Amino acid sequence: MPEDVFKALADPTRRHILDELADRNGQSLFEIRARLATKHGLGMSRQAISQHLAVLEAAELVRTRRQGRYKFHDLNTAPLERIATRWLRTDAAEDTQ
Amino acid sequence: MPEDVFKALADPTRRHILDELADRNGQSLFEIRARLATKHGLGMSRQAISQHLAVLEAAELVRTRRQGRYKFHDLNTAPLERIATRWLRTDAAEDTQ
DNA sequence: TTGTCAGGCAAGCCGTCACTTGCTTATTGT
DNA sequence: ACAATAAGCAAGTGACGGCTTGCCTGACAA
Repeated sequence: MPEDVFKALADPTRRHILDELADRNGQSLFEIRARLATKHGLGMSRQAISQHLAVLEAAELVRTRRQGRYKFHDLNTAPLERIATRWLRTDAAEDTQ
Repeated sequence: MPEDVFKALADPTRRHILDELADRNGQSLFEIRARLATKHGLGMSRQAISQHLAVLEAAELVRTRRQGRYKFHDLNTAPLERIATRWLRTDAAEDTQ
């Protein structure tokens, strides 16, 4: 259910993960963890990032594909296109009773 | 610092408030409370909605104008236009937190 | 003035969330 | 087979967020 998109975007760490995947798609968990540490100064545990990725995957913002013992994560921007346009219908906003 | 936009959008009640303001702009606190109760079945206290409006105002998603003892709330969609396009572009405009 | 109405301030309760720690599973290399 | 690597599962903790309750301020009307 794509109402979790807002909840998924609420955390700054998850937004940084999306930034990293937007920069380079198809990263594994350890790659994301390494890049978050070096480029964003976020020294978090592996499980922390794993849980963040689970939230992003539940919100369908990240798609995963398994390959052996690796699990690669791909950014999916489809849910993002809907959320902003929800309130951007500013045509009849000046309707006072 | 309108990176609180994501946090403001995380709550479903606040999204309903934005829906109401998108439908009819310039409502007061009691008007919003009445419409949330009737149209969304949300029977919340006045302070609850007041705190939600404070969060929305801090995120600059809602602008307010005082008029006597009334305080009218107007929807401001400017912060919304940035959040989706953050990941819809190829190059990363990464900063913020 | 007094009473009522719209809104604000502050403390507290309670659930959710982010993160950790520990253990387990599955895949690959030697 | 064994060890190392990539990831998953689960319980526990600390903090933050949403909502309530109670009291207070300011604005209008009789």
